[in-house]
Order: sequence, then structure tokens, then C-alpha cells
Amino acid sequence: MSASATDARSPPAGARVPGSMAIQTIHVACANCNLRELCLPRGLDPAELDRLDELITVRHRVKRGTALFRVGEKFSSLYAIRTGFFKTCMVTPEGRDQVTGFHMAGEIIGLDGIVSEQHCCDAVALEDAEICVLPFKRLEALSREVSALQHHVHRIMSREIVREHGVMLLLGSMRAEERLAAFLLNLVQRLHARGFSRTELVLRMTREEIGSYLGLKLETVSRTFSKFVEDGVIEVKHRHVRILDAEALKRIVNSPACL
Amino acid sequence: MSASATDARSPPAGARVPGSMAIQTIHVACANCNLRELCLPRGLDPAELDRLDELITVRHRVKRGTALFRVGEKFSSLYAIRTGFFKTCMVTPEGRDQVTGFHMAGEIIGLDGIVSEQHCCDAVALEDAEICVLPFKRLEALSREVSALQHHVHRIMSREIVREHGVMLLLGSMRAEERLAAFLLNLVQRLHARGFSRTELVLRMTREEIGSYLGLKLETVSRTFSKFVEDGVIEVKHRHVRILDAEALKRIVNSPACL
DNA sequence: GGCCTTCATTGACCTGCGTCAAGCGGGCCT
DNA sequence: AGGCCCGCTTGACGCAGGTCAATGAAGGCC
Repeated sequence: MSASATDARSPPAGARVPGSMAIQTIHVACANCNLRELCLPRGLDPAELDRLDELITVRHRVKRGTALFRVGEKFSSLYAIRTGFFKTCMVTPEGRDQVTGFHMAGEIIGLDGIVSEQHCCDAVALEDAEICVLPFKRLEALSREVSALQHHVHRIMSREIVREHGVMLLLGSMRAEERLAAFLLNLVQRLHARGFSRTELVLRMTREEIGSYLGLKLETVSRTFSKFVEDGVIEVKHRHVRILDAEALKRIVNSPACL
Repeated sequence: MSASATDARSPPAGARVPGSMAIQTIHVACANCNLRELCLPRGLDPAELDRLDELITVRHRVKRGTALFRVGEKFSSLYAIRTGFFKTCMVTPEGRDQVTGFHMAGEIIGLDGIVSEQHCCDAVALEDAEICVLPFKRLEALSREVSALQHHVHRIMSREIVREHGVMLLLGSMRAEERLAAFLLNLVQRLHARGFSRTELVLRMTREEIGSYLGLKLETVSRTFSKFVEDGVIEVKHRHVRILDAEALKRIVNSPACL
């Protein structure tokens, strides 16, 4: 069905790559990437996968602590995280900043830049990372021809909107313990979907970054961790966290707080 | 407290069922709609506009207090607000709820439903409203053919992501006065873009709804309004607000808080 | 018009989290 | 190996905003 929509129209200029894959830092085809189940639409047939591969001509490494993009930079591409861990954060004029998300392998970042053609947040690698560059103009062109891809792009954006709804709920109505419990459960669930343990995780971010994301101060994050340890819910050794009682965490999140 | 909180939000059961009394069909072409500059891509030529018009076969009225869609309902369409005012809100299992946005004429709601094919929040009219139904499957099909429309859909979703980033910043790092000042400035700016005064506005939502959106209790919202009135920054009469000193509000938002 | 429900305001008090400060341990650099 | 710095923990204290309660004002409904 995707094919039928494609003919008739003149192909957009530059949709096809002018050859040379020589410049790319890393060479991995989408078809071989072990994230394809997470990152790509399942419905793509091999021919469509090849076309997507042509689109992604650049993959590169981002060193820990460096930015993939920054506020105000011109938007031209989305980025798929192959390995590594990113935070996105906004900086207000007065210097306050706010972590708006943590992003791991298989996730797409850069969506904020589409609307005004420039990025409105920073994306900083919290550990050495590898990313695929998806030139947005060409992604749009291809998704006009491959409806499964088009729908996938829509789903990715919608998922980000829903995720942010969840963060608003957290920031707007939860107390410190609930926020941290929700945060841990969310992280470990996403890691589990990537084949990691569902009880153990290594935090890639500082207490201050967690606090910024959760609308708490770093001291409160630290104290809340200690509280959880005291209660036997988790074990913490620096950035290593082991969840001893996931049910207790879930109960904390769902606690009616008052009443 | 439980009584007042829940009653306020649960409209008469069944009032929202599509096709029932609250919702009636209206006939207005996009080409004649006075919101076309806000709602539609500017780049559309008349022929493309006609095709969009074909897609939007249903326009409805939604009565104040009734829901356009609810959590868990199957997603099939986006909705463009022609007139009226909506809130979107999430409800947690334990009954806490969180207003995630206020939406006015020219804005598109329902984007949350794309990812899982069901809505994950409620959209409730805060005043009698008229909306255009955009069947999403057909919108996708048309935007595969009209690239200006495709890009517009992407921009709308990106804008929503950026808006939510802003709310996260607000919820995560601002104090009560800053939140309310930012809220008022945002509202009046959006109203001004629709031809209304830039100094006067009528709040369509209760103090409790404002509080929910801003992560504050209704008493705090009320007190903060009173504080602003005392300081001569605004005048408040019930839901009528006049901004006397917009600069002061801006200063409050940008205040370095401490230091 | 009068009643009733809902919304808003204000006061008094309480508490969760922020603030400030001190100390400590690990990792990194030379 | 040693030292330094950064990130983390913990304690003491204060305050912004939450909680509880009482009162009043406005709009809908008969």
C-alpha cells in the first residue's frame, strides 16, 4: 500500500544521496543495527530499510560532557541514539536551567527544533555516545513515500508529548519520595526494555541533574535516596542502584499522598 | 474535599458520546474560516485548501463542561478548535489529576492519542466550543501528497513539545509568583495573537484549574492574585483580569529568585 | 425572586523542602 | 603515590506554600 502512493509525483530534489559514504565516522546499516526493533518502524520491508539507510549517511561519536546540539543552533536533523546516554536541558536567560529529559539508546532527540528551525534546548552526552544523523528534510521526503515511516515519525513525536505529560503530572502533583520512586521505576523499565536488569541500574547523571529533572534540590534527592535505603527499598552505592522492593516503589508512586 | 474535587470535573455521564446532544454538525469551509492563518499552513494553494476541506467533513459543537474525548477512548482524529476554550487533563489511578494545558481557538488537540491509538488525557470544554474533526488516517494520507501540510503537522507537534518543555521549566524551577505571572503573560499573548486586548482577559478556568496547571493549590493562586492586586500590577474582578503593569510581570518571571 | 451550589477569598497554623554549612570519599591528574 | 576537586551525604534551621476552616459573592434553576 505504501508503494501505490509513491509514483506520479516528481521526486524531491536531493532525495537521493550523491554517493560518497566515505566521510562517515561509523559504518553500520540500519538493517544490522541491534536497535532496529526499538528505533525503526517494524513494518518496513527490506527495500524500504535500504532507503532509510541511504538517508542516514552520517553516524558519529559524542564524547561525554559535550553537546550534540545547543540552544539557538540551526535545526537540520533529528538524532537517533545508538549507544550512550543524553540529557536535554533548557537554560533560562537568568541562568536557571532545567533538565527536560534523559534519553537512552534507541530514542530520538532533536524534535524540539522542528517548529522554529532552531533548537530550543541543549543535548549533552552523559557518557560517550554514538548517534545517527537523520537529515529532517530528507526524512520528510522519504516519509511521504513510505507511509509506515511517516506514521512512525508521528508516533515518536506523540510519544514525546505523552512522556512530557507524565513529567508534568510528576512535577505538578507529586511529593519528593513519589517523584524519585517514579523516576527510578521509569529508568529501570526503559533499561529492561533494552535487555538490562530490571533490578539494577547505574545512574549516568549527578544528583543535581536528577534534582533538576524532578524539580528538587540535590540535597533532597540525596536524602530521599537515603530514606529509601533505610526502608530497605533500594541499595545505593554511589551511582549504582539496586532495587530490592519494586512493589514498595510502586506503592509509593501510587500513594494517595493525603487521605 | 473529595466531594468538591470530583464533582466539579465529572460531567453528566454520556453527555460526551459522539453524535449525542452536546455535539452538532456545522458547515464552514477552511477557505472561509477566520482562523485559517493560525490553524493552517500558509503555503497551501487554493486547490490544496479544497482537498483539506474535503477531509474535514465534520464540525461539532461541544457544550461547556462536556468532554471532547476522554482517557482510554480510541484515537481516530485530531481536533482543531474553531471557537471556545479547552483544558486537557490527566487523571491518575488514585484520583489526583493534573491539567496539562489550556487550549484556545486555532489550536490542535488530540496529539497525545497517536502513539498508542488511544487518548491518554481528557479534553473538556471550559466554554461552549466548536471544533473541526481531522480524521488522522486521512490527514496522514493527504500530508503524504501535500508537503506543506506534512511539514505543518510536524511543526504543530514540535510546538506542543516545546510548549511542554516550557511548562516543565515553570513547574520545576519557578516560585508561585513567577508561575502565575508567566501564566498570565502567556495567556494574554496568545489572546492578543487572536485579536483580543493585550491587557485584559477573562479567565475561562477556575482557580483550582489554574492551580493544577501551575502545580499550586487554589488558595495559593488566590493569594498570589491578591498580592499582585496589592502591588498594583493587575486588577482582578472575579474572572476578569486587567494587566496594569506588564513590565512588572515580566520582571517577576525573570527575577533571579535568589541572589 | 429566592434558594442552592459552586467558586473565591482570607486567616491561622503546619510541614516538606529549600538553604546553608560542614565533612567525607573516590576518581583523576600530575 | 599523593593531592585536589568534585560529587555526595548529613545536620540545623527557616520559609514558601500546603492544609484546614470560615465566610462571602455569583450564577443557575425553579
